[in-house]
This record gives sequence, C-alpha cells and structure tokens, in this order.
Amino acid sequence: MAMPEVLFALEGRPTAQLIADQLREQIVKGMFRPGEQINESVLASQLRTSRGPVREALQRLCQEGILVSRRNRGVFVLELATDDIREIYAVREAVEATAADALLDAGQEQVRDTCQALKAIISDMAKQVAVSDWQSIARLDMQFHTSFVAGAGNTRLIRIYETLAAESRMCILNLEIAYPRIDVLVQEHQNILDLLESGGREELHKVIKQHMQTAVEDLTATRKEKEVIA
Amino acid sequence: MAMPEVLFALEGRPTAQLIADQLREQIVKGMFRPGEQINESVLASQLRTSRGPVREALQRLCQEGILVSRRNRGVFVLELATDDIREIYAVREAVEATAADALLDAGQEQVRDTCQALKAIISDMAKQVAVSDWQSIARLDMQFHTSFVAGAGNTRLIRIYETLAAESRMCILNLEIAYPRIDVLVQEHQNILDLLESGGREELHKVIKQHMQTAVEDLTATRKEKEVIA
DNA sequence: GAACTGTAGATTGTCAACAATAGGCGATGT
DNA sequence: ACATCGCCTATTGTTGACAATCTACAGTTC
Repeated sequence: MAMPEVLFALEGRPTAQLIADQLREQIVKGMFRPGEQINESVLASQLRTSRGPVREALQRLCQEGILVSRRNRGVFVLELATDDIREIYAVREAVEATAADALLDAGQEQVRDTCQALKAIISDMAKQVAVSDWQSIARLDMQFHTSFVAGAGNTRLIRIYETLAAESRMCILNLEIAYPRIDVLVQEHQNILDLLESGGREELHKVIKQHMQTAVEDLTATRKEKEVIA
Repeated sequence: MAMPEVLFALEGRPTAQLIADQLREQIVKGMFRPGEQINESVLASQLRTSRGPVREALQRLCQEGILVSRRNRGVFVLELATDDIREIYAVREAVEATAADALLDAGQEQVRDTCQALKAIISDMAKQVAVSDWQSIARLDMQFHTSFVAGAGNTRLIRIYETLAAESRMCILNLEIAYPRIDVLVQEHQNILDLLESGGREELHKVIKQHMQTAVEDLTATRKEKEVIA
C-alpha cells in the first residue's frame, strides 16, 4: 500500500502537557511574580477549559519544581534564594560537562550537526544584542545551552536540563537586571562552540565551569545589591 | 506565650503526591509489568478515592518518566530499552560524581555524617545478602546511592537522582535477573564509602565510573540472553 | 484598648456524571 | 477467504457541583 509519508502523525499530546508548556513559558517570561499564587479558576477560564486539566498541568510544574504546592492553599511561583542559584548552576555545569563528553564520544558527525545549530543561535543572539532585546537574549542564551545538551542525544539529560533552563531564566528575569557582561556574552558562547568544534575536551570543561561560575557571581552580586536597597 | 515546641506542624502533603509516591513504590517493586496499562478507575477504587487525584498522581509520574501517556489511550508503565539503560547509568555517573565533589568540598563534618548513614545501609545490605532477599538488596542498593547523593545537600541533584534511582530499580527488576556479581556487591559499596572517607577524589570518580560501567554491562548482558530466549 | 472567638468569603480538594475517542469484533460484500 | 466497513464497548478526557479548609475581619469580652 502506498502510504503517503509526507503526512506526519498528528500526535496530539495530552492536554495537561500543552497547558503546562504554555504556563511554563509564561512563568519564565516573568508574567508571574515569584511567590505569586496561581489561581486555578481564573487560569481555567482564561484557557477556556475547566479546572481539572489545569490542576493536572499545575501538578506537572510542581513536580518540575518551578511551582510549589501548599496543601489547601494552592500553588505558588517558586521563590529563588541565593542558595538555589548556586544549586542550579552547579547542576547545570555537571549536565553540560556530561553532555560535552557524550557529544565528543559520539563522533564527528553529531558534533558537526550540533555546531551548526549552535552557530545559528549565536547569530540570532548577536542580532538581539544589537537591539538590546533582553527577553530574546535570555531565551536564546538558554536555547543555546539546551541545544548543546540536546546534541548529546541523551533524552534524560535533555529532560533534566529543560527544567534547569527554566529555572535559570527565572533567576535572570526575577532579578530584573539582565546580563551585566553583555559585551562578552556572544563571545563566551562562541568560545564554547569553537572548543566543541576543535574537540578540546579539557578546555571545554574548563570554559563551561568558568561560564557557570561567572553567572553565579553576577546573579548573586545583583541580588546582594537588591537586598541593600530593600 | 509558651509555645510547646514539641508539636511539629503536621504539614499534610498534597494527596496526589502521596498517591504518586505509593504508586512509584509499587511500580519499582515490579507490581506492574513494563508496558502494562494503568487503569484509573480500578486504581481509584483500590485507593478509596476518585479518579481526580489519581489522574493528578499519574501526571506526576509521567513527568518523572516512569510512566508514558498516550492521548485517549491512557498511561503505561515505561518499557526500558537497552539504550535507556545506557542513558540512565550515564546520568547517574555524572550526578554521583558531582555529588562526590560537592560533598568533599562541603567539609569534614558533612562527609562524616554521610559516611555514617552509608555504613548503616551497607550493614543492612550484608544481612540481606546473607539471606538472598533480592527485593531488599535492590532497595538498599539504591538507598545507598540516594543517600550518597543526598549527602551533598543539593536539593535539585537529589530530586533528579530519585527519578534515576526509580528507573534503575525498574531495570534490575524487569530483567528479573538480580545481581550476577552478588559476591562483590557489598565490597564495591564499601570501596566507595572508604574512598569518600579518605577523601580520594580522583579514585572516587574512577570507582563510581567503574561501578556504573559494570552495572550497564551486567544489565545489557542479561538482556541479550533474554532476547536469545525470546 | 487588646486579645480572643466566631463567622464570612474565597480558594482548593474531591467527587460523580457526561462526552469523546480508540481499538475490538462481527457483518457484509467481493 | 480476505479485506473493508461500521457498530460497540471499555477507557480516558472533561465538566460542573459540592465539601473541606484557610485567611481575614468583625464582634465580643475582659
């Protein structure tokens, strides 16, 4: 039988996941303040659905960790403490280092494909830096790292990293002070790309570690400033 | 006011999470076969509750990855392929190595507390090995590693590892061939404990890597045998 | 006036009925 | 006999109503 292969199976995912994806995007974009309560009823009416699917989506996000649930009180947007930042970036460093090793071990072709994707992202990033679109820069920054990890092809690593990426975006946005080292941002990512392409494993590990450490320093520093103000 | 501090706040956790925890334990114990469908209605009646909370719990487990959801079909127990085993143990290696570093950096006291917990687990493990209680051995094996990671105190690392631990137990049970190297099992864990205590960072990394590699080899080997039979 | 208590409002937690969908199975036609 | 079509049933997906719980506020008492 002549199966038309052009038609892709419209794999309608579970509704709760679609809602969760939308909501996560809204949260990391900063549409909800940290600590803010998520009201099920208003969310349900906004999405033109009932509370059931909404509750299921919220459960997912609680499991992910970007929402916290208090019994009989509801769910609230995660409030990130300084220790959380350190945790997140420590795990990110480990995951990216693992992804780097797996990628380099996987062979030249896989590395090349990944590099191609990363180049495109860096190119976009440079454009957004030129017009100072912080929202897009944050998105592309995480997209770069997510694509990097995705290149390794380990689905569990990818799933783990997606949560970390969401939390990282929350760190950046909630502090409301975007990238203090904007001038070197593109260059830093280009460094990672170059080292991946040249296959310098040790240097790659080192630059990833450096990248995370400076991020933590920047984020905790701006956080300290805010504390002084408050 | 004289607040009686002896009373601890009974922080009743969300019902869905309680159900999810119970169900996860049942799954990793092998009460459900891989690929088997989880019927919401029967589960709800077994738990003396309605389908709502059950569905929420199932959502959580889908997010974790030990269940897979197919739209309008329901949720099924994850079927582990050989590649999954490799993925799981690769990530476990990375997480444990990261935990080891964090633990050694955290200071002597934290290391000592962790070692004490690990010693107790090894002791229990030896007892169960003596009576060949495979179910308990598998549980204690993962409890050892989970406690090891927990020692580092990184909540995100712990949460990540709990899922990996659940998947690992599924690997072991679903293959239905427990520990081929039962004689060295206790010794291997004792090695990890000793190296943690002595602070040998590089050796610790190496032995963790070795531990995971042999596990993958054992699991994939027994899997191959089964394929031949089937 | 301060502290405690009881009530009111809002929000979450739970439930049972209803609707929709996918796969199984038999009927039908070639 | 084989393939196809259409119904049928079991199960999931969704909904609105109801119950339980918490916070806030007002009333009451000392």
